[in-house]
Amino acid sequence: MRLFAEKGFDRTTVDDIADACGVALGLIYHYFDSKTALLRAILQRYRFPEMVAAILRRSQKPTLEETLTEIAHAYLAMLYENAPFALMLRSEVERNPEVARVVGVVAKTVKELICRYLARQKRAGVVRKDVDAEVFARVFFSTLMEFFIAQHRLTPILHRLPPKRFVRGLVRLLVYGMLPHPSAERQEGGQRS
Amino acid sequence: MRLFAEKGFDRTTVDDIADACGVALGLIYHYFDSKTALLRAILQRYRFPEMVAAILRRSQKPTLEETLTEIAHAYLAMLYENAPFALMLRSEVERNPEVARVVGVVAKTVKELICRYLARQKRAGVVRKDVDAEVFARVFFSTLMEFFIAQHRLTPILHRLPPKRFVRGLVRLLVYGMLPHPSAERQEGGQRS
Amino acid sequence: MRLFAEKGFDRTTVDDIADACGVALGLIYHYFDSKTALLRAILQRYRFPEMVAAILRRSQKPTLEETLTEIAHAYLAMLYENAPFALMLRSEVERNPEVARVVGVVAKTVKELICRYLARQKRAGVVRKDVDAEVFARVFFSTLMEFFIAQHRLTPILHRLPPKRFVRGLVRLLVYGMLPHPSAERQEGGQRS
Amino acid sequence: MRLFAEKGFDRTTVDDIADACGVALGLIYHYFDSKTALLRAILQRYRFPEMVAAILRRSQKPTLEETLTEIAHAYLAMLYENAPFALMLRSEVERNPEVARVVGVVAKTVKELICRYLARQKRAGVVRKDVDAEVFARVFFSTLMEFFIAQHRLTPILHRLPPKRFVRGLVRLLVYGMLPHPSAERQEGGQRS
DNA sequence: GATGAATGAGAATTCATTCAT
DNA sequence: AATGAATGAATTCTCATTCAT
Repeated sequence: MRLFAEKGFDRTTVDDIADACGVALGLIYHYFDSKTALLRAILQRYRFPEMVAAILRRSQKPTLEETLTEIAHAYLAMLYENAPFALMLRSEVERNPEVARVVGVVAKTVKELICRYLARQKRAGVVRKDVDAEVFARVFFSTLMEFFIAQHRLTPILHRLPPKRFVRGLVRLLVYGMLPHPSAERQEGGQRS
Repeated sequence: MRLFAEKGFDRTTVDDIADACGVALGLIYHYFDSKTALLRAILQRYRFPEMVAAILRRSQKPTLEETLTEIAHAYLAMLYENAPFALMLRSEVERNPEVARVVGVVAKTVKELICRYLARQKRAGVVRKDVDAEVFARVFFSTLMEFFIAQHRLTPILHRLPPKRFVRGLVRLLVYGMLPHPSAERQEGGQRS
Repeated sequence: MRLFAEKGFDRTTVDDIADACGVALGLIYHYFDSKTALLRAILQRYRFPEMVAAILRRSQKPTLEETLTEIAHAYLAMLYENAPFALMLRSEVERNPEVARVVGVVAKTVKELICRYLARQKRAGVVRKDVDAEVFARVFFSTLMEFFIAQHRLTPILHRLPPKRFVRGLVRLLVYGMLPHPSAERQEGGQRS
Repeated sequence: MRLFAEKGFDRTTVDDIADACGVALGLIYHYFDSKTALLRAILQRYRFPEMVAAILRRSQKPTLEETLTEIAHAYLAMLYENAPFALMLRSEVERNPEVARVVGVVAKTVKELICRYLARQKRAGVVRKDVDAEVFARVFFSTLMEFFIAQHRLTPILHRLPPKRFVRGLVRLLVYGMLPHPSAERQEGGQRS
């Protein structure tokens, strides 16, 4: 998994894998039918959608801002903890329909959970009725994913942004928008660059 | 470029390229030193950062919402028009430091232009002082890129979202946030799922 | 034996054999030193030359035609009953000197028995003195073997010939030849295509 | 072709072939898609059925015995001249359906030509009406093929028989049979072992 | 006796690159 | 400028054989 993440599926040889495992090349084929089957097995082992669902279920803080902040941090934490796997997913979506499917399923699960959450908040009058839940889900998660990727792939070209600051900025942006807003004004903090 | 985008750099053979160009294999090496040099040449030809800068310079509408909407559509239009190139960039960032550099430069350019624009809007009192411009830049562009990618890579797993709806939802989210907001209320439209 | 016959020695893996036997791979090597030793053991078990000799000893019908018919049917019956083994022999003669030896011994045994039988018939005036016994032995047995092989390997390219008809045709051909012959005329039956 | 004949398809490596051709391994794949495709190409090049048909067309001697003798010698000559190819055919029929098809086509062609020839001879009263032409075709050609194979594969286990003697014995056997026959008696020569 | 994990020497195939023409 | 034959290192996959348990 680490090798696939670091060098990509194609540039990782079965020999590399065997070396990294400290076993002979042939043994890999005793357990897996092919290099692709090995990737498949890794994918099956990591239950990404379940992890994301668990994060969403757990996060039930009093305010919208606190909840989203918690979800964002939990999501980023999960990405960082499984960095090799997450990077591999991203890198292989392009080439591997199987990987694309896994990622697609995660995205769909996340979207549905978020939509349900937002629907509840709308009924409670916390969130404006005209907010597009589906768009929100995509903005929220894809931005976090991109942030994670950028930290690993585009540094040092793009200077590192502290996760805390990024999450805070993202959540405030999505909660209060950019226009002047009464609730937002009370908050301290702010622009840093 | 199209081949690199479709199959990735590694899985595209020089023979594939020669075939697609209708020339003999050897001729490729008359013009380019290596397969990598060919990729380099493609990267140099497409002046992505310049295209993005041009979009930002041109977009000077009266309101914040209108400006962002215009930028978003122009950016997406550029991605769609150069789809093979954009997809290739994404697919090769992972493996190719050279490609990562190109993407990093685009990201940096974009970030700086947006920061300057937002600074002006803050001074004019249109945008709250505490909005994190750098975070905004990342959220805005990475979301649009992700949207573009998803349309090409994750369909039909993830159902297609009309670009117009996505841009509208994104801009309103970033401008008004999700909390009830006086200016947002006046707008019609809204929740769709 | 069946596997060697079906797929050939090279294309049969020791794993295939273990699977077919319902035992673990390693056990094969508990009983046989190598894959080749296994083939050797199979060869030793089947006493092909003895089987052929037994057929020839038993067959003592009054007329030449009846005797040859009986031998032919007994020989074909033995081939059909041990089809996997017979097919394997044929398939491995090419590659395996050991197998070639076995086949060679059968051929020699057969030849000698036939020669002795024909010598007796010549002395009795039943068979013409100028008949070449060695040639006859080869014609007789190689034709029957070819017939057997063709039924298994060249069908449906070559249409199936009923064994009874083939044996009848073969024996009459060898006994009476093709020219008009007083003894042959009395027989009914005959041309079919 | 020679290598396939000597060692069999499986035991001939592409490296062997490249070495024998004095070229680099990779070049083989410049011309042939795979090892199997190479075998296919060889098969297409040798027009075995056509060769056999040509032999049958040419052979039109006055007597049956002379004609068959001529055919037999021409057939054996062709086998000897293309020994590697013929041996390969035999060796690969078992494993390769494609090769089996080629051999099957030859057998069918031969059978049809012989049947037509014998039909004419029957109408002329030269050959008995009850001779089974199809059986004759098989006996005649399969015996010659077996003889050829035995010379190459079963020597020195089986002692070498001179082709002239074998053909003479075979033809006389098929023409006169084994029973005393007026026409046969006039011939000199005869039993030798 | 029995298991199956482990080894490693091949073997087929791919493909970037070179180069004579 | 153009061709495509030629190279050979790299890579995936196979399989007979060994051996600790």
